[in-house]
Amino acid sequence: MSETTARDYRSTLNLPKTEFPMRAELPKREPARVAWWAEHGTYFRRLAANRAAGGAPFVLHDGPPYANNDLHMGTFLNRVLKDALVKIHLLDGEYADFVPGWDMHGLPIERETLAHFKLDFRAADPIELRRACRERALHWLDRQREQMLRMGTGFGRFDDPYMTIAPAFEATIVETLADLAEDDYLYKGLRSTLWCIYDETALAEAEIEYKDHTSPSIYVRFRADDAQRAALLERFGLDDDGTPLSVAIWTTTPWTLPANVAIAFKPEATYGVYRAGDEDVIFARDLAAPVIAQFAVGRASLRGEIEGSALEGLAVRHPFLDRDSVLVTAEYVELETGTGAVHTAPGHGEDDFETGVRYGLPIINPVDGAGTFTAEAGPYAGLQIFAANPRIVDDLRASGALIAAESYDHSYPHCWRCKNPVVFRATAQWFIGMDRKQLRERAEAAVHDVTWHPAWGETRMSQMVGNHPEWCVSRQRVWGTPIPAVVCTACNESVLEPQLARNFAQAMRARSFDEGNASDLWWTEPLDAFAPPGLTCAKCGGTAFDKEHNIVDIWFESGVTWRAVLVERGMKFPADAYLEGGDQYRGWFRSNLITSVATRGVAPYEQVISYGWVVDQHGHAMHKSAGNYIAAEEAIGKYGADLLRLWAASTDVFVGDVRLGAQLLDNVSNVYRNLRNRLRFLLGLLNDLTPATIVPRERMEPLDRLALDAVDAFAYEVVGHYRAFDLHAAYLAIQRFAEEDLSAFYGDALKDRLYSSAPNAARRRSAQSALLETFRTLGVLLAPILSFTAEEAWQALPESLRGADESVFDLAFPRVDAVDDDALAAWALLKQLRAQVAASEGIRDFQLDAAVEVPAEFYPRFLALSDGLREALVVSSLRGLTIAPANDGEPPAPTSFREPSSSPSPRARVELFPATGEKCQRCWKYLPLGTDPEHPTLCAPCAQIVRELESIP
RNA sequence: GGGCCAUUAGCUCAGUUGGUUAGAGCGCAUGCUUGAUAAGCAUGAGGUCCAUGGUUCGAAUCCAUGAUGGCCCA
Repeated sequence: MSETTARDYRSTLNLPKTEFPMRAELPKREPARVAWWAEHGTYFRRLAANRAAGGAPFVLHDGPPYANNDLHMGTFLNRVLKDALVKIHLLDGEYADFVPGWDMHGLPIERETLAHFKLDFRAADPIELRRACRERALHWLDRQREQMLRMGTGFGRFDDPYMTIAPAFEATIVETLADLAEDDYLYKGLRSTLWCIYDETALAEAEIEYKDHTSPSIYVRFRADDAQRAALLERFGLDDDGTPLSVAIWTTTPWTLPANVAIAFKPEATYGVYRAGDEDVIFARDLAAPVIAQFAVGRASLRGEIEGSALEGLAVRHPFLDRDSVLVTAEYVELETGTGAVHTAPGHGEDDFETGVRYGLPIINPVDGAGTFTAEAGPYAGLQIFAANPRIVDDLRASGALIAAESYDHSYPHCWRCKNPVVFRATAQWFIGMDRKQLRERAEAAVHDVTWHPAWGETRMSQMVGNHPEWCVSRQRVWGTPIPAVVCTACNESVLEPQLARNFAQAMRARSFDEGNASDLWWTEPLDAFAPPGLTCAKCGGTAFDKEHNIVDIWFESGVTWRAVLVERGMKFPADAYLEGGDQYRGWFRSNLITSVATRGVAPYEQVISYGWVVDQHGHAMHKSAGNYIAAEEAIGKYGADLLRLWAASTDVFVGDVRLGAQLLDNVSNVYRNLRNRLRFLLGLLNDLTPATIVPRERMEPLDRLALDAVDAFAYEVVGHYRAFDLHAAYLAIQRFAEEDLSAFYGDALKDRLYSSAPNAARRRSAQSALLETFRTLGVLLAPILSFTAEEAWQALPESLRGADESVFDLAFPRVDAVDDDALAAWALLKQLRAQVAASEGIRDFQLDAAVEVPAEFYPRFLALSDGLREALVVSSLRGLTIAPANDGEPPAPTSFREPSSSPSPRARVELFPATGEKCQRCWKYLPLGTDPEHPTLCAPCAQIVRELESIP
């Protein structure tokens, strides 16, 4: 060949061409896609199409986020998982009607509103404050909705979400209360409740945070008077020599001493009378050493011992109030700290309260809602309880009752919003009785009818229901739905009259959303507007009542979403799925279960899916204060929603914690770039295909049909993972297919045919047709995860090839009923043979010729591949295809797509030879050149093609 | 302190009912390609499977205890 006559044939090739850019620039491009989906009504069109086609309903019921802040990465994960689940069922042809919702009442919003408008809730007019709270809640709803849409998670009725402040929702809450009251689940009782003296409200367990707190730690003498001393010593079998005797107690809450009525002993523990200096003191033997160390004299001798149970029924004197403190027993007493003799104030502790009830002790509650001592506290009346602590300690010291005092660091309950320490305080509250009508047992039974993912959710939920105490549903605030109870003016008896509640609910339903808070009616209307005629007090027969002004716990409000949304909107009930973070076992999963079992007898969900907590790169919890917190909006602005969506699929979110950090996102972004380039490659190869030139599958080249069998198996596997909602398994399968099958094998094999054939050659159109199918499959399988990129790629496909499918979400998951195992085995074997060629040292690909030997069962299929076999191996020519000698002792060839054998079948092998021809300057294969004198550097087929191309004007 | 969960290569994860030299992707190193080119392909290095003890012919896998981290509860 002469260099002077060499010409560049590059322009005669069909090289990839596409507008789909290699660089994603996700943060810049994604907002336009969000707008496009909204303008085109993509979700609603598909929803309608699925319904018209008879698709089965699928209901993922949305657990409402709380409308009081910007979204964090935990919420991002929540929305993306829900969105993926909805899209999976939508693409699978189901009527996946998704109604998002918001939790909009409650203390956090009330607090945020007070802070925002600089109001004092004690001074604020309830109606005005509620109007302001509504404004703030709607403000945050709008922000959160915008952020959710930006995440690409807008496939749902975001224009008509459910809101707990909507009139019909509030009515549903009240109606559910009425049902519960009617069935005797709801009652008002005195209860030792967690109480925040700063917010002046009872708190639910869910509103409590445990934090380290420094408390005073004091050891106190409860002295016996003469008669009490004699009785005590008699139990110990000791003589009374007149030495003063006391019981030593330990407490970290001196302010609860005014409410002390008893001292509790562990019944089976041993207690001793110890002589310390010139006094006798009783405490637990097991704690003797640390207790004795508290005494000024520093040592003590044991005079006598007795079991705790033997002390029951005796008494000692209160250290500063004129009453006795009786000695009782309780199993919960521990012998690890203190004295083993536990100060008991039923008004200020849950255990204490139970003990008080058990022994019929007075329940003294000398503290008002703001934490100020009442007259009942004697000398401390008017003092704030925490401020009184040092006063009480000083007084005890002065009166000689104090043994020792120091500081004590421990974990202590705090209010979740104002972060202040909370107290226990006995107050009158409304409860749902977990033990009424065997509600607890029925709820536990319902747990076992539900499918839990992961499976251990069943155990966790079962325990959660089994151990849960009575549910306190009343709150003393204004931003919420009123509990429409009334109190008899004559005898002070409270009652929630179902008919009255229903009348109130009916009045709320008559209001429109735009009229404002429908439940304002409880404040603005006279009681007569709701009270049924002839309402009389069941206790005293009185007929005059006042309204109570408690509101309902927000966990109760979100606890009836199943009714306010699914039932009210005529959707499927129970829902197919609830999907939330693992913290909701105690929250929304449980509250919905209880209200649903109580009023409908069934769990409100068929399946519950929970996922792990988002933690930082190193596995530690994220906190704004720790500096490892990532805001969703910020992360999306930096990486793009799709990259974060891919992150959500790249990790197993359902079992353990979910790590998120910069290094991890770099890792994911590499995977993203790979996937994006596979799509770009396909688009480039498809650019000149038209509907008229598409080759139907049955007329494709055998290699292309085989490739589509592999695509089918790929789709079958991924759709299976999606139906099981295993996003991570789908991610792994997609990644592997795109890498191993598409990029490293099939795409490589087709380059020769696609680039160097005549544009309209049947074999080239066959390959493109197979690639179009591959692209559609890959696109639709990526869509639930990489929604933005899948849509962008779909829009980059020539319009004629998109056909009626305007959006990638108009496509359907491939319907593959069965996988062709024989075809897959052949495909796997072909890949192995190609890998042998690719791994050959030094010379490679077209510089090689090959001879192939395969087991007899593969021979017919390989023979039928004809030139496709040479293409698959990417060699210049195939010198032979022969049957390998039988060898029954060897394992069979792989038969499953999922488990391609990593080592070549021992009965198949490829033998390589240096190619004999010369390198064609157009197709690069090594073949005889120069058959066409005008094109001396080309092989015969290339010369023919070039002639044809040049004959076209 | 209690319940539940997690712990396999630098990172994210596979490892079915315990069974030969523990796998994949990304990253890293080396090479090829320059007609997927701010791409693509190949090869390679890299692991006391959290620790200790036990069951077993044999344990990443089963059991016990502990460590670390997480959620929930007290």
